[in-house]
This record gives sequence, C-alpha cells and structure tokens, in this order.
Amino acid sequence: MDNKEYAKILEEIATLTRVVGDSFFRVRAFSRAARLIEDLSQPVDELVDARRLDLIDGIGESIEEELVMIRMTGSSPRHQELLDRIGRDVMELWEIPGLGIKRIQLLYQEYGIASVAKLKEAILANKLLNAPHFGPSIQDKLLDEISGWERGRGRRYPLPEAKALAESLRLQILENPDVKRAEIGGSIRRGKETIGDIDILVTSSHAAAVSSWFRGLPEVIEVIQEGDTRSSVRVTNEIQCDLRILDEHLFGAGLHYFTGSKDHHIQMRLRSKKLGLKISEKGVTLYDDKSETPIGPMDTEEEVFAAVGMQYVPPEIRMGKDEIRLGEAHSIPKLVERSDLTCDPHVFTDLSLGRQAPGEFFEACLAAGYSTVVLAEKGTLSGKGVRPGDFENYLARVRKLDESFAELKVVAGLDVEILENGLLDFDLRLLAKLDWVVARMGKEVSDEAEENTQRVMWGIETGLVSCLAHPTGRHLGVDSGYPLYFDEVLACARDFGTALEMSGNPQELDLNAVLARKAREAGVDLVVASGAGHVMGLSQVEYALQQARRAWLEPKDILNTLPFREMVGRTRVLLNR
DNA sequence: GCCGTTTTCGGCCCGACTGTTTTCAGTCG
Ligand SMILES: Nc1nc2c(ncn2[C@H]2C[C@H](O)[C@@H](COP(=O)(O)OP(=O)(O)OP(=O)(O)O)O2)c(=O)[nH]1
Ligand SMILES: [Mg+2]
Ligand SMILES: [Mg+2]
Repeated sequence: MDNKEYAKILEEIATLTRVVGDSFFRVRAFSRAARLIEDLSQPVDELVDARRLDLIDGIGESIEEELVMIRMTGSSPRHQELLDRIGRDVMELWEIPGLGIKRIQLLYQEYGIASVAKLKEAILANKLLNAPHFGPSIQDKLLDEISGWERGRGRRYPLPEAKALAESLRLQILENPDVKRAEIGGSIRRGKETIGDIDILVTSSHAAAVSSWFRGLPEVIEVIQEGDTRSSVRVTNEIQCDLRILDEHLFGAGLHYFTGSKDHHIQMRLRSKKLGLKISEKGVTLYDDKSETPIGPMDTEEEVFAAVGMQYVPPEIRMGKDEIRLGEAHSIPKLVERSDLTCDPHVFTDLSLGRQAPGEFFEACLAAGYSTVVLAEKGTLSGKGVRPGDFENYLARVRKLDESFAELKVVAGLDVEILENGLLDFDLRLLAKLDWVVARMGKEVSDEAEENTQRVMWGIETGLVSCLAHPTGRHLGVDSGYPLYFDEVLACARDFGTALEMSGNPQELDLNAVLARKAREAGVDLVVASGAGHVMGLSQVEYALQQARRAWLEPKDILNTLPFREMVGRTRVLLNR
C-alpha cells in the first residue's frame, strides 16, 4: 500500500475522532502522524516489515499497531468502526471555514447533522435558531461558505500558479510608501507542491493603514478578516491571501512565523519553552516579561534561530521533524542552492521546439553563474525536431555558437522519447556521439506498471541515456503520472549511470522531494534543471532546487554542481568504459 | 496518543480576529 493511503486513513481517523469528541491531543497525534508518513521517502510497508516504525518521532505504540494492522489486513478496524458509526460525509464539515470542533460536535451530537447537505437544509429550515454558537451572522456566513464549497473553493493550487499570483501581489504591496518590506511566506516559501493560500508578511510603522489599504486593492473580491495587524481576503479566482503586518524590527520574527510550518512552530516552541524562551511573531521573549521585549535583534531569521541557540534552518525543511534536533546541534548540512550549480542541463531553443534562439539564453546563463548550458533539443526519427539527417548540421551550428561565446560552454544534447519497443526515437549510433542525452517516456503509455517499467528500463539499458527526464510522467495538479515500479527504475538507472532529472518545469515539478530522496538513497545521481524553452524560464530551476532542499539534498548529491566534464564522466558507464 | 539533559505522569505553541460574548469562547493563522 502507498504511503499516501496510510496517511489518508490516519487523517480520517483524526477527523472522525474529533467529531465524537475525543481528546484534542490524541486527535493531533493522529493528524501529525499522517503528515509525517506523507513526507516519508521509505515505504511504510517496508518499515512495518522491518519493525522500524517506532524510530519515527511522533509515532508510538498505538499508531504503529494501527499501521501494522493496515499492512496485514488492508484496513484499520478503528477507522472502519468510526466510518460505520458516523459515516464518511461528516468529514466534509471540516472543509467549511467557520466550523471547528465545538460547532461540528454540536451539529452531530445534538442535531444529528453529518454532512454539508444536511447542514444547509437545517439552516434553510431555521432548525438552528436556538443552537448556541450559531447566531444569525454565523448562519449567513455558513450559507455563503457552503455555496463556495459547492463550487470547489477550498482546493489547493499548484505551486507555480500560486507563486506567480503571490509575486504580483507582493510587488503591488511594495508600491505603498508606508510598506517597508514585503515577503512571501507560508507553503509557497517552503516549496510545497500544492498551496492552500498566499501568505505575505509585511513590515510597516503604519500597520492599520496598510491593512485597510490592502483590503481595498482592485483584485480583492471579498474580505474575510479585517484587523489592524492582519487581513485576510479572497482575490481573483477565489484564492485566499493572508497579510500579517508587523513593525520593521520584527521582520525576521514575522517571516519565521509566517513561513511555518505549523508543526515546525509547535516543535520549536516546545523546545524553547523548556529553556524559558517564548517564540512568537513578536520575536523571542521571556515568558515572565509582560512587556514582551525581544531578547535580541529580530531583524533576520538567523537572529531568531540564534536567540534560541539554533543554527539557521532553510524554509524547505521546516516540517517540525529532524530540523529541530539537528538545528540545535548545529549540524544541518548545507543544502544545495542555485549558486552551487555549474550548469543548466536542460534547456531547448528554436533549434527544435523552443521559442527563442540559443543566443538569447547565453547572457542569462552567465548571469545565473553557469559555466555550461546543455541544449537538450527534441530529437526524433520522424516527428518534429532534430532528425538524424539534420544531426551533423545541428552539431556544426552548436559548435559555432559555442565558439562565438567564449565565457559559456554550449553543449549539443538531445532529448528523445523512449518508444514502445524500448528503443530510443533516434539513431542510436549518433546519440553515442553526444555528451548529453536526455530520454523520457514516449507516447502510448500503458495502464500496467509492469510494461511501463520494462519500457523505461529498456531505454536506460541502451546505455546511451545521461539523464531520465519527467520520470513519473506526472502533471502537477492534473494527474499523478503513469503506473511505474519506481524502485526498479532506480536500480537500473544506478547500474547504467543514468541520472534522474529534477525539473523546474511548472507543469511537471518532477521528481518531487519524496522521490528525489528515494533516488538519493538508492545511490542514483540527480540533476537539477530548468527544462526551459524560453529565457524567462531559466529561473524555474528554483522550483527544482526547492524540491531538492525539501529532500535534504546537498551539492554533492547533485551532478550539475560538478564541472561538465565530470558530469559526463559520471554518467553512461557503458560508454565511459 | 506521544514523550522525557528537570518528568514514565502530566503536560502538550502562541497570538489575532470575530461575534457565539459583555469578560470570553471559538476559530484561524
Ligand atoms: N504558531 C502557529 N503558527 C501557525 C499556525 N497555523 C499557521 N501558522 C503559521 C505558519 C504557517 O506556515 C503560516 C501560514 O498558515 P497557513 O494556514 O496558510 O499554512 P501554510 O501556508 O503553511 O500551508 P497552506 O498551503 O496554506 O495550507 O502561519 C498555528 O497553529 N500555530
Ligand atoms: Mg498558506
Ligand atoms: Mg494562510
């Protein structure tokens, strides 16, 4: 069974338990365990079999037992029993903003309301007039939220889409002269693949004025919350945007707070509390200090971590897990950053299917600090792109470009599909002449993991593939890719010296952090690439880098932190022999 | 339910906004 499915069952147990009114902390334990499992690179199946689940902080005897049971029988008795007793539809109620533990328990226990549809009926039939905590304005709000819910309002957005909108809002906010700084926080800054809302931290000495000005921006379609130091609104296409405004000297504390995650804060605050230090967006203070004066400067996040004796923790790994312990011991490794990259190993230009000429990319590559760029142009036997007949001409053109631009090494590569018979969609002898060959699953993908796995492995086994692109075939926010036995592909890639690509292509973001971690643990090399077909797209590599950091990858784990010659030497073991 | 450089029992993050509420509970970030 998939880790996602284990996580789902635990989360549902948490949600259902809340309805019947169990201890808040027991519920939170189940919910946290669900999140822990979702971010695990090792399959729960394996952990159960090896009896190693209890090594995970936050999973104890009961939850381990639960997982073992699921592993053995395919389902959890506790989960089944809860579902049978109160039904699946109650869980919808948690998706309605304004409904929390008290109101849902009241609805269920006093009124037998166990679905959104029943709640709507009850409100419209005035059945809740005497219910405590259900005054008239709450009921109006609930009706509105229910209609939003029916239109699918609460959905999560792909990171790139949300980030683009967030950036444009941030720039507008910065135009207000009262605003000192504005920074995107929340799950966008942590690089989560999907985003629930946009969180922006602002500093200003006129918080209330900024807050109310923000609520009046043209793209604001609805105000959800209006305070002097925070506002919450809905902007175009229904996405929610939260603004928190603090004094300038609290920028570091505020950004740390608004970046999260929630679990990171709970764990950080718990530990600091034992030292007598209170952490909040107001900085690090002493619990008994009524004036809430920070114990040191809080302008930067580094200072916040330092104030509680910790090393700086990069946003992407703030999950409330190992980063707390390691941060305290000052032993968090230096994770990979853009400045570590020597090369963008995957761009394509109008030499094949791209929109811009190769020359237009070069200045931007230099500005990014690269010494090399690989043109991974689409290669094909019969489709659109570079054909075998164009091969010599293509090489000659790239050689000329390379010579004309002394500071940047321009490499002729190709990006080819793996055909149904496992061969590559190009003349194999020609591919052997290239320093860098990207391959990817071609068309007519099977529903059977067996067949897809075999096909990808045959492709790799040609010995010609430097790098496997778009390994899972997933499209972010659309589909989860083709069925595949990923472990087998990893073993094959390791044996043949094929790297796996982490692409910043916003439609793909593939590999993601969990699978990248898995690849790393299997001894497979990784590259981080933009996958860009236009100059502006070069910066997309930052999405891939965020996934890499979420996987705790260091420069040494990423092939394109090496000089290009060494990248070539580390890949395609058959050719290098 | 989980956990332990003060604990194997007794805690479990902290603050802002809203209106259910007129001294505070509920929800949310
Ligand atoms: N201390 C504390 N901070 C919180 C809590 N909930 C949220 N925050 C902080 C950390 C979050 O990253 C930040 C933004 O909250 P969000 O609800 O928008 O969550 P986040 O952006 O992490 O994920 P999302 O994709 O929006 O669901 O606010 C909480 O319960 N306690
Ligand atoms: Mg958020
Ligand atoms: Mg938010």
